[in-house]
Amino acid sequence: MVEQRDEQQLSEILKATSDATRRSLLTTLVQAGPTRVTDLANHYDMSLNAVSKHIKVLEAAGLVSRRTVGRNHLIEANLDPIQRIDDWFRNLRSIWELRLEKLDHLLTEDRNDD
Amino acid sequence: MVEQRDEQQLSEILKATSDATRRSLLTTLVQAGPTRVTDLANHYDMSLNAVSKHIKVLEAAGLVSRRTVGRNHLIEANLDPIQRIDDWFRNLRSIWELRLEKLDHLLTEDRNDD
DNA sequence: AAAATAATCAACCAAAAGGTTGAATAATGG
DNA sequence: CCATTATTCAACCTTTTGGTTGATTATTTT
Repeated sequence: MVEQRDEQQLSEILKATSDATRRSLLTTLVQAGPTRVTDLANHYDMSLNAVSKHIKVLEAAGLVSRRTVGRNHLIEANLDPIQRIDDWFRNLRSIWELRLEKLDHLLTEDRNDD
Repeated sequence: MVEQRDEQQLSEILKATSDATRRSLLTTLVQAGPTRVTDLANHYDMSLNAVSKHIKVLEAAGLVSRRTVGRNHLIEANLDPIQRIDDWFRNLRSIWELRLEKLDHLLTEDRNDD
């Protein structure tokens, strides 16, 4: 029953990325490299605490990692988990195409190639 | 300022797919083709109304469409919007790679190839 | 016409999400 | 050592989410 766990993980990744502020944080991190929480927070019209929370959501989803250097927490993007979204989508599309193939066979009444 | 709208749309798509039940609905629809609400609901341990709501979330995100035939509503998957997720990811990755390139130039102090 | 079926609408509820403010903790700088 | 800075923790609040049940609207069947 690993599937259950995978599903849960995928939900977490999708939910984490579904918030515009968090996507924006990811973009900033990807273009700026490891950045302190305070410096990230300065870009937004919300409290440091709110940003800190968003970072924790991203962290739980594995989309960022944290390296603590003294009192500074350096946050770094990690895009690997997004691959899971792509995997899911590819799988979905392959199921779709499989059905269309079968449908095509039925419609053309193509009984010669089995 | 179309970006704002795009962002909102992307959020909606990601949020819609972030729920395991809704992803499962999409999978069913993709493999079974257009399906009635009641038939969809039979697969789940929740009320018809709950499923009906989920379908509306998917519909709002453009991930399913509805064709009403008498009292039956035929729901059909539409995977096109998922491409937006892929676009976002590709963009993110390209920003990432751009930064790594610049970083590489700086580190190798490579002043000969500009 | 009446009964049954398919689906939504509306009101409600509990839990989660996204934000706030006010400590608390930990590291740095004078 | 003391003040400042960086960050999280905790409590709280409002809105959203995911579910329920009961009523309503359409359509079909008998």
